[in-house]
Order: sequence, then structure tokens, then C-alpha cells
Amino acid sequence: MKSTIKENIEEKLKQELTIEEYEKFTLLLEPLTIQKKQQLVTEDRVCKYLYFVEEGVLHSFLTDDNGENHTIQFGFEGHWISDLYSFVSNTTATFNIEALEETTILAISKSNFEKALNDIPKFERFFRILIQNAYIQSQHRIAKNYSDDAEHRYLALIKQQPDLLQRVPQYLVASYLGIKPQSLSRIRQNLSKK
Amino acid sequence: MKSTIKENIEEKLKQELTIEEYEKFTLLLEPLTIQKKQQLVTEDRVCKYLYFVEEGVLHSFLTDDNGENHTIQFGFEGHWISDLYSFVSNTTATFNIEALEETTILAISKSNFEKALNDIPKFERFFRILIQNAYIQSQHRIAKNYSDDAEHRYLALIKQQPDLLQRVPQYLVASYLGIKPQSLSRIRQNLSKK
DNA sequence: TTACTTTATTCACATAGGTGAACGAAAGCC
DNA sequence: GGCTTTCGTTCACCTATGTGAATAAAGTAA
Repeated sequence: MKSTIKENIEEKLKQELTIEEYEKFTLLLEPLTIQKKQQLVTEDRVCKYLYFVEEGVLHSFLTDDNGENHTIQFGFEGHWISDLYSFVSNTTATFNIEALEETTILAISKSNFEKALNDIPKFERFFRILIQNAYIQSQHRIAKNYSDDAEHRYLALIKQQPDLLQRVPQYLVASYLGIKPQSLSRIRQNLSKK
Repeated sequence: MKSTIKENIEEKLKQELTIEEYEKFTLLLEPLTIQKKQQLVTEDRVCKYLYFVEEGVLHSFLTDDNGENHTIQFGFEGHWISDLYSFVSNTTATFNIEALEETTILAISKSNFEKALNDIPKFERFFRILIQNAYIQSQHRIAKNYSDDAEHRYLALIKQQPDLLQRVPQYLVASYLGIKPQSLSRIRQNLSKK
């Protein structure tokens, strides 16, 4: 189940890292473990790290003016997660990031991130590809939100990630789909009748 | 009104390009002009370029299973636009890109793009920052779509881009907001009563 | 100018998803 | 083991937005 950062980088670069590159990079990472319900990032504080999930799950969410939470992203093994705007611009975060189970993480601080970009040429490319993939996904998510109703989005989601409901509570899946838990219940009820 | 690519790059890099860098880069670009309603990218064909808008406006949109169009993005002067997934993976595009008025563009092909990444070190960084900003924006757009209703999204949009309705027809603004033209009409009517 | 097409408005009615409450089941805790 | 909190379901009712049609206004072409 554990995901290694070396494989993650090599897979995106479609190229192996040399031992020196990997060791140089490893020195810049800070391992940490957080418990279920602990927050890694809290809105109104600056998000000072990028996080790579080795094992476990996190979610990033936004608390709106009515105090409701909206899950923007899940971070499973092998994902990178952060409040990127807060990280790059040193402003207070708009998202919270919280563990959904005990999670082991590798964190890279902004100064170490910049060191990596400058000292390890491949790293700038790696990070470009990482963000590029994330951006493509988010464009498609916006597109699907426009063209599909909640039932279709739910079906597409569990098709793409069949174990999702085993790993995270249903009300967070509803939130990620942009609907209320009751509505997801209703949708599942309708589907089971078909 | 015209936007220059040199300024666009330097602004993102927060650093000036040398004359050599700029000239090397310029050689990789293909200028073109397209007329209103012409398509730059068509779904089901591969998108072979990244496009920088010098002057004019484009929009990218998706045609759904009911034949309805959903505007995903507007590309004004100074914006880059493409079907990035199609471009990077050489698969057929899911989005269309069409001019909303006569538009002048600089296009960079995939092979030239790769040449730029490899030959001009700053370019990899520039492109990383470009995508990073786009990704941050799209994350915030997803978040706002979850927490705000159409009226709030409309108000936020015209506040952020007050000339939008002068440049593009209202039904495209509605589409971008994820609602029907009639609904935007109704929202505007309610607002004018307040 | 006239004619034709595209865009915006308004209305009556339909529907997906939201709301708040009640209830039971499951999970964590002492 | 029982107690308490969290989670999922169901229901009756509500609301924002969609639908389809009619009409007007604006834009374009001849």
C-alpha cells in the first residue's frame, strides 16, 4: 500500500533518478506522521510545505460563510497535496488539509523546494509535469460538473475509484461531488431500484 | 490592447529575458490570425499547439451528449489557451477553441515546445509557473462553484472583469457560470430590482 | 430599406437537489 | 458491557435553476 516518492518522480519524468539526485533530494524532505483528524494545513495560517502522501489519506476542504465544509480533493498514497496558492505566495491558506486516517507524509518546505528547483535540474521538469497533470484533471472536473448531473458524477467516480467508499465516509464523497449527504443517499437508493 | 509575449514571460519569471533567449524563442512561434467563429481546435482532432493570444478573444468549450456547449475558459489578450491533455498526450481533443472576434495568436507546436524546454532553461520554469497559476485558479473556481450560488458567482465575475459583458455575449457568460441564459437573465432582473 | 438571424427577456411550469427532522446502525470510548 | 457520538437513510416540503415557448431587440446581409 505504501507509495514511494522515488517511483512517483520517476514515473512522471519517465526517467530514472541517479543515486546522487535521489540522495540530494531526500535530504530536503521531512518525514512526518499525523493521526486521524489532525490538521496539516489550517485556513488563515500560511501553508509552508508541499506534502507527498506515502501512506494514508487526507482531504483538503474549504469552510464556507455558512460554516459548511466542501471537500476539494482527496490525497491518497502517491498524491501530492497542499494549498498551492498559500505556499507560493506566502498568504494565509483558504483550504484546510486534514488526515482521514493515520497518515505518513514527506514534507518539503518552500526554501527546500526552491533549492531542489535550482540544484536538481530534473526537479523543475518533474514539478511542471506534476502540476500539469493536476491542472488537466481539474479542467476535466470543471467540465464534468457542467455537463453531468450528480448521479452521473457519482457513477463515474466510483467507477474510476471503486474503493473510495471503503476508504472515506460517504458524506465526504457527497461533499466532493458537490451535493449533500442526503442527496447522495437518495441517488444511491434510486440506483439500487434500477 | 495588444499583449506581448515577451512581457508575459518576463512578468511570470520576474526576470528579463536576454536578447538571445528571446530571439531563440521567437523563432519557435508561428503567428496567425483567425476570424470570428473560426475554430482553432476542434474536438475529435488532436490539438497540436499551445496558443498565446496577442489580441482578441477566444473561448474553449465542450459539447455534451445533448449537443449543448459549455464554455470552460475565455482566452483574452495575454492568456495562453489549448486543450492541454490533447496536446501533451497526442489524443483527440475534448474541447473546442473558437474565436469570438478577429484574433491574432502566436502558436507553438509540440516539437518546438519541447525544443524550448530543452534549449532555453528559463522556459521550463516559465511554463511551470504558467500552469501553476492556471491550476491555482481552477482550484478556486471549483471551490467557488461548490460554495456560492449563481448570483454570487455572477457578481464576483463582473467585479473581477467588469468589461466581460462588453466583450462576449451574455449567453456565453451564463455558460461559463454553469447556468442557462434564461437563468442569468432572471438573476440580472432580480439584481436590478434590489 | 427590408428581411433574416442571433441574442436577450419574460413567463408558467418542471425538476434536481437542498433542508430539517426523525430514526436506526455503526463506531468509538469508559 | 453500556453510553455517546457519528454516520447513513428516509421523508415531507422548499428553492434555485432548467425547460419551452412567445416576444422583443439588436445585429447582419442584401
